[in-house]
Amino acid sequence: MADLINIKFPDGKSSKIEKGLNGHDIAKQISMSLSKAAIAFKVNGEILDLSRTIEDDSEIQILTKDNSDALDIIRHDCAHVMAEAVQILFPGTQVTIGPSIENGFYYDFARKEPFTTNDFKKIEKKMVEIINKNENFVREEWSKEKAIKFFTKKGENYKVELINDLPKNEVITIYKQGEWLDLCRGPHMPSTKHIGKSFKLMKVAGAYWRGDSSNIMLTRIYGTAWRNDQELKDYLHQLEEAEKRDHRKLGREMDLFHFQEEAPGAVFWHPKGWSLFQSLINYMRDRQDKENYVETNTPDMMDKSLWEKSGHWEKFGENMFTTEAKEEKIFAIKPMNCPGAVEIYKQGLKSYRDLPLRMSEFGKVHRYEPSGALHGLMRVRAFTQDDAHIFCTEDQITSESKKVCDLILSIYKDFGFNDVRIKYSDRPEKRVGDDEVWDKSEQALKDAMEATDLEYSLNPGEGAFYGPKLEFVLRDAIGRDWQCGTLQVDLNLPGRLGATFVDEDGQKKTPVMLHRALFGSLERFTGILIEHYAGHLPIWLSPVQVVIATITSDTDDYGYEVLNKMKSEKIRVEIDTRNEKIGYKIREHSNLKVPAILAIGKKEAEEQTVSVRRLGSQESKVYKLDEFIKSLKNETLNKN
RNA sequence: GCCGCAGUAACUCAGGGGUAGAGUAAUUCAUUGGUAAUGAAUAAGCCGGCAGUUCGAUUCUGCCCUGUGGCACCA
Repeated sequence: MADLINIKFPDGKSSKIEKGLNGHDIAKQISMSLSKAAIAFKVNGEILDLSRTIEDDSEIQILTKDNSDALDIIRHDCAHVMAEAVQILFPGTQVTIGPSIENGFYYDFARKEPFTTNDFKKIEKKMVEIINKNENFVREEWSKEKAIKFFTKKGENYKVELINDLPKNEVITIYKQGEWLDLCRGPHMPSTKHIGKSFKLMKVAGAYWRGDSSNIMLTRIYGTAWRNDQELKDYLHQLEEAEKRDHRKLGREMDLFHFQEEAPGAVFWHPKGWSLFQSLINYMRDRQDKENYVETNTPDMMDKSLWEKSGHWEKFGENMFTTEAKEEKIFAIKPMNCPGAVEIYKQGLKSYRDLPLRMSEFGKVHRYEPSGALHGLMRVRAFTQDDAHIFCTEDQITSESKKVCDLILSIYKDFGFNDVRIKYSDRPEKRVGDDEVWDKSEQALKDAMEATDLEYSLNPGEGAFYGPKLEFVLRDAIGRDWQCGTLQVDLNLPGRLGATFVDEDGQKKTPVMLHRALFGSLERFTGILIEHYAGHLPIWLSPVQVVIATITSDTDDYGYEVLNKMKSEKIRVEIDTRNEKIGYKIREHSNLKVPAILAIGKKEAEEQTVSVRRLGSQESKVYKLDEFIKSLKNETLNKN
């Protein structure tokens, strides 16, 4: 009689089975339909091919396409099939790596001629052929020597390199589908037909071998794959919706800003965009005032020597703009505001009684970003930070950090960002400052972070050389993550630039400096807001809050009366007296995302009312003019 | 910076070795109207820049610029 082992299922039931059965067998014992639907199984938390056998007591879960883990496997299988298709169609192409990723998969190929999207149809067709052949995914274990020999002979130099880097006695696993095979850790589904046809190749891109820019560039093909056609369709639809929110498109349509060739990576803010930008600054200024910040402003250009002293030149000199006047001095355009802040701090003797000193600056900085990195407002070469530097004692780091965290979350809430997470980075290998102070700063940030009750992740060793940091990542209305705020402890710069304070004991000491930005880059934050709101800015941010649309020219006078009254109440209002029908005006201003359109005709003029149509609503409501102004002002003050 | 793709009217885009096309917007005229497009007419372009091939280049080739999708980078 064969040995029996215990297996336990997720529902808590357990049973005894013969030792050495594989996933297929186990699924079959449960039901035929399950065995047909099974694509893999989870053994003690690890996902394995159904062909793997169970030798010991285990917790087991049979996976079907309905499980959340399934997509990963489908996509990984799809990557293999794509690689086979490519190698059939384009002999001589070498394969490298091809993982599943969020929403899909990719495979990196080495080929003299890069692929183009014109090749996609052919490749997709071949993939369908392979899937229809329903080849089994067969797992084999090879010795390292065998694998190296095989792939060397095949001319797959990248695979050989990968295998060479594996530990000496590592068992190499190979997955075969028909004639084609790949070095792969698995797991895979039983056969190619399980992949189905709900996949699509999306784009080609260059990608460095092993992600290192000093290596050769490979051609990457991205694809997406789903359980069924509906999921694929939904995903493609979601992409289209995201495209409609693109801040570059909306920025043009709403007449907010533009870019042009002469100033790559620098924004031309149009009146409406600048209004939005200023609203954000005013808002932040107001919030910071309440937290006892003082606002400063520092020079845009300072002698190179200051940047050498601060250490920026050595580290980032390559990415700084410089300029020369007729004298010999070289001026650097500031890439950061902090050295300027320290220089202000240094004016006059500071006492411990002056600390913490919270100095803010809406500083415009310039950084020579690599050309390929530029992207609308999201990545520019000239941007404005809502920066602040908090000079404090070591003992104040914790309380100040907590205050920053509270402020940041409260501010994000006002924009409807309720899903925020934190990334915490602690000391890197190369660093300045005593370990004792690092201990203190790291603990301070950690305490502050934990007090927020937010989800956080740790990035060990990823801190700046001068101190640990927190980064705040917010999730927008369609689930995309944006890193915005940052809080960094700086144990370096104040000392480097000679900032001191006189402590209680009469001794001169070096203060600690906290760098913090909440929006981060105003430009980028504006872009994020445009996409987050899909252009439908809340009324307190909207550049034009109200448009008055007259129905006939007879009512222009009353229209202007309304306009002036609203203007005197500081409402951002425009009037449209053009010779157009009211439907046309409604449509146009709706497309421009104006939050409130007031239609004004004879009736309104007679009764001193306005007929208000709010953006997104099909209906209009009639208000007494004064009442409407009052409610509007009220709404503008309430940010949510 | 690297790989791919793109650049034609204000915008969105079609075209293609031989005088440049559409829709929307603009301008003018008529129309004064009640909540997502009133009608007609007119005007509008160094076809991103510089070279080359050609009798002739917006079209083909090369280089550059800018944008774009990725990769790398992001104090």
